[in-house]
Amino acid sequence: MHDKSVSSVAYPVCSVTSPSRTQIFPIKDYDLAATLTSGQAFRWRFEEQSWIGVIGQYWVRLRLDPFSLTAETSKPVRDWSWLIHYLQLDFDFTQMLLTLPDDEPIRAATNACRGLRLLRQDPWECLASFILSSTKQIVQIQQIVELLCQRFGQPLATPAAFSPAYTFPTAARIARATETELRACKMGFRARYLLEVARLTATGQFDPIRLQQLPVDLARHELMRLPGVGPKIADCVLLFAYGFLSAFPVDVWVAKALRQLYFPRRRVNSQRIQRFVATHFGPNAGYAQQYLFHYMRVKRKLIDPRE
DNA sequence: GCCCAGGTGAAGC
DNA sequence: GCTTCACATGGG
Repeated sequence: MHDKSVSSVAYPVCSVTSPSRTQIFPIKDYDLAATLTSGQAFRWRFEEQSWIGVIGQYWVRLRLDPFSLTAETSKPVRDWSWLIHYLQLDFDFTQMLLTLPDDEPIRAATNACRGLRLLRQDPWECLASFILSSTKQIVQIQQIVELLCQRFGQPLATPAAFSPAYTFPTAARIARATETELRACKMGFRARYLLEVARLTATGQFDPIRLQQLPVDLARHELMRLPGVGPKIADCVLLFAYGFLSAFPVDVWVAKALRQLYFPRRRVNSQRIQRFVATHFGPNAGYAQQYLFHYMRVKRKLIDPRE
């Protein structure tokens, strides 16, 4: 049902054009469905043969064709670099694949979802979303984020016949909300963490922009000082927003993948697992992680087709 | 009812 | 140090 990856010419293309509501990008090995549903971003939905979402201040509709990606916005755009950046269209994907370990689990995982990419999201949105993610299923995270945007985001213009859309709320806006209002978005105990981090961000005590300039370990340390942010959520933000491709978030799925695929019939503690991921997967370990995560979920659906 | 979900923080050894 | 538990909420 979803589009699969396609092949086409290579980048770069010019990102600045005369203002237009649609733009066509040549793409190669890009599985849009896998990328937008693999638990990196939580605001995309498939409708009318296309993917609809919000990136920053833009309502966006994406359609994958055999040789290209067509993007449509609700207002004219001159400079499309924000979309190229978000989708990482200028990333050398082929070169990256060569750096992953040449072992059976990675071969199986990359074959199962060839064309799965890592996005480059807004740090605040990514941080806030993953604070809401703990012990929640992806479907539920999507629901919570949707409610949060409807209630605290800014309405965006959408083309006729499309439902209303909202920006992701700023830290300042969430900081002005009450914990009760946030809990009404069904986020439960996570409301206290989100509110506190929003306040720290709105007052400048935490500066998401500054982290981009830091080495990955310092950036991780800064993130983990925030309430509700441990090693897993910190690594998600490092990987999905800041583009630290060595970050390797280990959640229940990835832990299961590592144990099953690399240590079958052996009892290994989490420290051993940590040592393994730190040394085995190389400079683009985060990509390996995303493939393993998606692979486990796809495999689960084949065996047990729920959801 | 029971178990689990892209975890974290605090309390207990 | 490591292990155990509470924390909201909804789907299967």
